[in-house]
Amino acid sequence: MLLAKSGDPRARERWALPWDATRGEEALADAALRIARGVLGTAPAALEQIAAFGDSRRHPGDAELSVGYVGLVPQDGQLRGTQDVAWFPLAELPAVQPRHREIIEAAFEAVRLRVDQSPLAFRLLPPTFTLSELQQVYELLLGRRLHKASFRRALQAAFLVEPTDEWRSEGRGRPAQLFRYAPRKRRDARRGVRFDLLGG
Amino acid sequence: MLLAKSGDPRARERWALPWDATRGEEALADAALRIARGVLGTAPAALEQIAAFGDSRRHPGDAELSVGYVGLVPQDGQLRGTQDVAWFPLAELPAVQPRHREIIEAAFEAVRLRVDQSPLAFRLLPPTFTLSELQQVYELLLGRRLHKASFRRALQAAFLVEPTDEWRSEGRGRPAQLFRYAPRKRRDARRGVRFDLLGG
DNA sequence: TGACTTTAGTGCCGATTTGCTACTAATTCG
DNA sequence: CGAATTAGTAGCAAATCGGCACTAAAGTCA
Repeated sequence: MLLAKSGDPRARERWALPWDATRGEEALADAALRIARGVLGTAPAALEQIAAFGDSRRHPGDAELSVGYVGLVPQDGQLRGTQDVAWFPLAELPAVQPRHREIIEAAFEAVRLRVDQSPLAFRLLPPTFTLSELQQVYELLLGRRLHKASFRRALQAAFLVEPTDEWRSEGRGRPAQLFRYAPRKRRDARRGVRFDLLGG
Repeated sequence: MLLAKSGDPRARERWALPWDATRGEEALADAALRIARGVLGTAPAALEQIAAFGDSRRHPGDAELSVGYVGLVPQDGQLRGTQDVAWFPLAELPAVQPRHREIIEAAFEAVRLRVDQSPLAFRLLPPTFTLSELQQVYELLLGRRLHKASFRRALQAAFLVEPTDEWRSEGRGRPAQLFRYAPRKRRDARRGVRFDLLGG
């Protein structure tokens, strides 16, 4: 999780989500991209809206209404040195404003929900990748382990990737074939109802 | 879909989504509930945020930023006669502002996505209901037919409803047993990855 | 009254999907 | 060379799914 030093020196919490107001007629997505570029130095691999947060009981910073966006980047690469921003492991998140805490939690929930609606995982990978890398990204985004054989079977049935004729040898072990994201068909995908993930 | 006569007489589109600005420190959800109550005369059975819409290329009415909410009500009952609001069948929606059109489309998508994350369907039913009624609500919200036996099997496996000892005779045909929403366990629910509904 | 219709609910079967173990394949390390 | 390591697959048992067909209980109508 990328956080920035809070701009307001009176704030008790030193760290906060990077944020800014929209400028003029700027669209929300454009503002989110501008803010992300400002802290990353480059555009994120994915950028999606989470929701609007406007509960006045929580400290809104300066804003009455906040619209949260999640960005994803492949790794914690170099940041703009000029800014006071830093990556934090999930287990060591510092205290942030209540509203920012709420946005962060909603962000992780949104990612887990959208992983299989939108090709988030593929945007985090280079144009060609091994199936093990793809599976690792899915496991990271979903927060749980997946079974190798089932993962590959489902992937093959969905016609999402196609093999290249290149192989990559990553240190020890058998070299892995490189694949590329090339969605072909569109399976029907309409199954019955999933009562089992009904929560809240 | 419930629409209201556009407040702005200069607008080309006569109909629009019911809307209002937030008042003072009012939370977004409270404002949505207030607006819904205003047009319905009563609170909707469900009310969930869709997203924030702030693309300046679309005509925003008066607002720079709109936060959309979907409300669901069991049937198109009586409305407040004092307001210029009316129900429209989906196939006969009149022209609305571009942003409102976008919100409407996102609303249906959001409902379809959240039907099996949140007990939307049960909120649309009275405390006791037949399984056929429940299935009809699901079919309405999902926009597709479901298989009776599979529906009931999945429902039973999820421990979501419990039978009452009452039966209802609805005109002709065998009387149906009444059930009540009483979620018991929480199944693991962690399946593999669903590549097949990856779109966009 | 008794056949027919209508709706509710269940049994069962074949096809598919899933989770899992165990295997084979290809490479590096020592 | 053999052990270790990673990639990829075969195959199996259990669960799930969609569909058909059946039974059950009511009303309808001659």
